[in-house]
Amino acid sequence: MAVGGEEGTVTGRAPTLDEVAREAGVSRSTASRAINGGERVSPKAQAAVDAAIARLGFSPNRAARALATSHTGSIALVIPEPDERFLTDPFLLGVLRGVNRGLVDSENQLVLLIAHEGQSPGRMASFLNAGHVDGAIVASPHRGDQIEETMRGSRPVVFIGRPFVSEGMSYVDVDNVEGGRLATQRLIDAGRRRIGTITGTLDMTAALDRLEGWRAALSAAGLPDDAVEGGQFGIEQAEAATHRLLDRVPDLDALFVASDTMAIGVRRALQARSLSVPGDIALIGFDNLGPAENMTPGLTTVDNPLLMMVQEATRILLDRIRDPQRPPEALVLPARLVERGSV
Amino acid sequence: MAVGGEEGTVTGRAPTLDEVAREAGVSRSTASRAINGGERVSPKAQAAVDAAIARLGFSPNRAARALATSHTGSIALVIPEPDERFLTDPFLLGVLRGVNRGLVDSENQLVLLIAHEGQSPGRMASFLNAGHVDGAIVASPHRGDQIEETMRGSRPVVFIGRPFVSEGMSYVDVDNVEGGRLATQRLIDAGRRRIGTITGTLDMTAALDRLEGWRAALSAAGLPDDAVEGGQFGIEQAEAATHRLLDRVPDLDALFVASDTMAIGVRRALQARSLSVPGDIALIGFDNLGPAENMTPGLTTVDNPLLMMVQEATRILLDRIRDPQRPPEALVLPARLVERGSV
DNA sequence: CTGTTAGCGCTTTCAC
DNA sequence: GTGAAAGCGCTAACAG
Repeated sequence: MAVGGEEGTVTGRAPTLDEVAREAGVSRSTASRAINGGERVSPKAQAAVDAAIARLGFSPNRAARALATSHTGSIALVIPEPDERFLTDPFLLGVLRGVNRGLVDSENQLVLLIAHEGQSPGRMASFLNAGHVDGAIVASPHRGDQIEETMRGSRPVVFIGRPFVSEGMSYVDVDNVEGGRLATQRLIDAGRRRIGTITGTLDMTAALDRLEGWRAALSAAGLPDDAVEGGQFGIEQAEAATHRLLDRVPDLDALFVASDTMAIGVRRALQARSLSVPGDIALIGFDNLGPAENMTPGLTTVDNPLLMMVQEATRILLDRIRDPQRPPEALVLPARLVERGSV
Repeated sequence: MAVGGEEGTVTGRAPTLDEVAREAGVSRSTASRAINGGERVSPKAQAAVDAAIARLGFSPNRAARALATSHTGSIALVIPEPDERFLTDPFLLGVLRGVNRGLVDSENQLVLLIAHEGQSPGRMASFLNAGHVDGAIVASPHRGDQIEETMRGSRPVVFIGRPFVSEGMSYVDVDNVEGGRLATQRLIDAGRRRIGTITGTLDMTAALDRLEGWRAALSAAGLPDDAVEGGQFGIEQAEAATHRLLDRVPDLDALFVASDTMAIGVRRALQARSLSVPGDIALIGFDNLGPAENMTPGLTTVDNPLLMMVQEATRILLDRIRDPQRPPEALVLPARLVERGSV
C-alpha cells in the first residue's frame, strides 16, 4: 500500500517508480512487484522499496497503471434520474454512503455519473463501455433506461433495485412485495377494512412490487383492492393523489404509501380534511431512511435496508471486476416493519 | 494480437486511435489533432477522421491521454465530513447538484472523495497531491482539516464555504454574517426583545459567522446577546440546546437557529414545553434547502444560494485548471430572507 | 528472486 | 498540413 506524501522532498513533481527503484537500489520491476503485493520479492528488497516510497512520498500514477493493466481502478455510480426530485431524496444519500463504505480499503475511486436534463440517454452507457471505469453501480433503474440493454456484455454492472429486464443481470433489492404485504397485513390486523394505497412512479419495479404486495394482502383477506391512486414519487403528487382517492373512496380507513417522503404529502392532505392519524386513517409508509424518523408524530413504515443493499452491491461489483467469470448475482434482502404509532 | 480492426465490427475491445487513423487513411498524429480541436488539419482529413470515429464508435482512452498530457480530466469533490449527520443533510445534495451542473459539457468526470470514519486526515490531501485529479472542490471545510494547509501550492482547489485560513485560497460562500444579521433584525423589527440563538458546529466559519451576525444585530439594537446555546449542527443536539437555553433564559421570545434542519429539533423542544410559534417564540432558520419548505407550519429562514455557490465554485475551478496563473478568487453571495410565517 | 525488454494508447515536438 | 519518432509511468512476460 502506497503511503501518502507527508514525507519526502517537495519537488513539485510527483516522484516516479523509476526514482523509487533507484532510491531503493533495485530495478523498476522489482519495485513494481514490491508495491503490488510483494510476490517474489526478497524481504530485503521489499524493505528497501518501502523505505524509498516513504522517503519520496511516492504514490503510483493511476493513469500509467490503468494504461498498463487496462484496469482504471475506479467504479462509477450511475444516477439515471434526470429529475430534480431524486436528488432531494434521502435515497441518494443512502446510496452514496453505502458505496463509499463498500469502497473503503479497496483503492478504488468513485466516479459519479448523474444524468443531465437534456442529455441523450445512451451517453452514459457509452461512457461506461468506453472503459473509463471498471464497472458500475446503477441506482434505481427506470423502465426505458437504455442502461440495461447497453450494459449487456460490457463491464460488470450491479443494479440497486431490480431492473425491469433482470435475467443475466446482477442486482440487489429489498423484498418490496413482501414489504407491501407486511404493511398492508398490519393494517388489516389493526381492524382496517377499507385500505387504499398511494403508489410511486410505476416505471420502477420498486413501486410496482410494493403495489403488488398491497394487492396480495388484500386479496388474501378478501378485501377490495380498488383504492389505488398515485403514480409518482413526490410530495406534491402524493398530496394530490390522496385528495383524489378520498374523493373517490370516502370511507377509506387506512393507507399504505409507497414512500415516507410521499407520506409527507399524504399527511398534508389528511390534515387539510381534518382527518386524524391513526384515528380516522391509519398510515404506513415505506423506506425508513430519515423522513419517517423526523416526523412528528411518528410514521410506521417498512424498513428499506438501503445501506446494506448498496454495500452488498459494491461487494458483488468488486468481486465481478476481480473475476469476470463469476456469474451474475441477485440478492433480495428481507423487508421489516418498523412501528411508530401511525396505525 | 486481437484479430479484426479493419472493419467497424464490434470486437469487444474498444477501438484505438491507431485504428481510427488507419480507417481514415491518415497518420495517428493527424487523427489526434483532428480530435483535439482540429488545428492544422485539412478539412478533408478532418472529415475523414470524424467519419472514422463515428463508424468505429471511438472514444479516446482517458488513461492514455492522461499519461501523455498529465491532465486527468477529472476533478474531485471532497467531503471532509466523516460524520454521519452530514450525509443526511440536504447540503450535500445541493453540492452534488451544483457540481454536476457546473460540469455539464466540460468533459470532466466527477470523483467523489468522502472521508471515512477512522481515516487519517492527511490521506485525502495526499490523494489530491498525487495528481489523480486536476483539481478539487472542498465542501464545508472544518477547522483542523489538514486540507487547507496541504492544498497550498498544489492542484487548484476551491472551497465551498470560507475556510479558516482563507488568504490565497479560492472559495465561494454566502454572506453568513449578513444572513444572521438579517434574520435577527427581522426578529427585532417584529418587536422581540429577548432573542436567543442556537449555533451550529463552531469549528466551521459558517456557524461562527451566523453567530456574529446575530450578535451584531443585537448589539446595534442595544439588546442582550447572552442567550447562546448549541455547538453542533444536528437535530437532537439542537433540541437539547433549546432546552438548556429555555432553562437558563425563561423569558426568551425569539430564536435564530443556525440551520433549518436544527430548527426541527428546536421545534420539538418548544412543542414539548407547549410553547407556540410564533406566539410565544418567533423562529428563524437558515438554509432554505428543503427542510424549511416541507415543514408545517412554515419556517421563515435565510436563503442559502448553495446551488449557485457550487456552480460558481466549479466555474472558478475549471478556470484555474485551464490557466494555472489565474489568481485565487473569492466570491461571497448575498443572503436573503424568506418569509414563511414563523415570526 | 531479479533485471531486461516490450508495450498499454495517446500527445507532441520536429522535420518535411 | 502531415507523418515519424519519442516518450508519459507503469506492469508483465521472459530469461537469467
